Amino acid sequence: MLRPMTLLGPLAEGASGGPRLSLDSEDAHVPRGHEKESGTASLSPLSGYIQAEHQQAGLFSLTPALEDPQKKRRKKCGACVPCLQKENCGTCGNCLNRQTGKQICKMRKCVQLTKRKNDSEVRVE
DNA sequence: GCAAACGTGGCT
DNA sequence: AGCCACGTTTGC
Repeated sequence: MLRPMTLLGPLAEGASGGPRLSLDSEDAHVPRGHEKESGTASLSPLSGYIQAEHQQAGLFSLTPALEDPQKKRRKKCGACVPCLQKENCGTCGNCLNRQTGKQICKMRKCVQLTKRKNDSEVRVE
């Protein structure tokens, strides 16, 4: 089903007042602490069970965002060129697969989010 | 509760 | 390396 707001999108963006560049490296020191485990943590009925198991095991909590700020999802800076785009191109793969891919238009993808979280942490000593 | 979008794994 | 699919998080 197509929505009539495909080319409209949220006009709010980060231009509401004055987007500040938070180019801190606070999220550059997270060594991807996520394992695949047994691969069963992705099933619907088992996910809750697995998580409960892990909680009891002290592996992680149900709310990682509250426990580990570093795991918190990043947001668009609102100041880069892509962030300033207020309309989807409607032709990129993300736009075409938005229903399934659940990804923002490539033309609107924040440059900071485009980079990997450990972009400056790939080197291993 | 829903829609949008981020994060990551898998595939090519 | 890039794209796709899915899960999950986040804001309204």
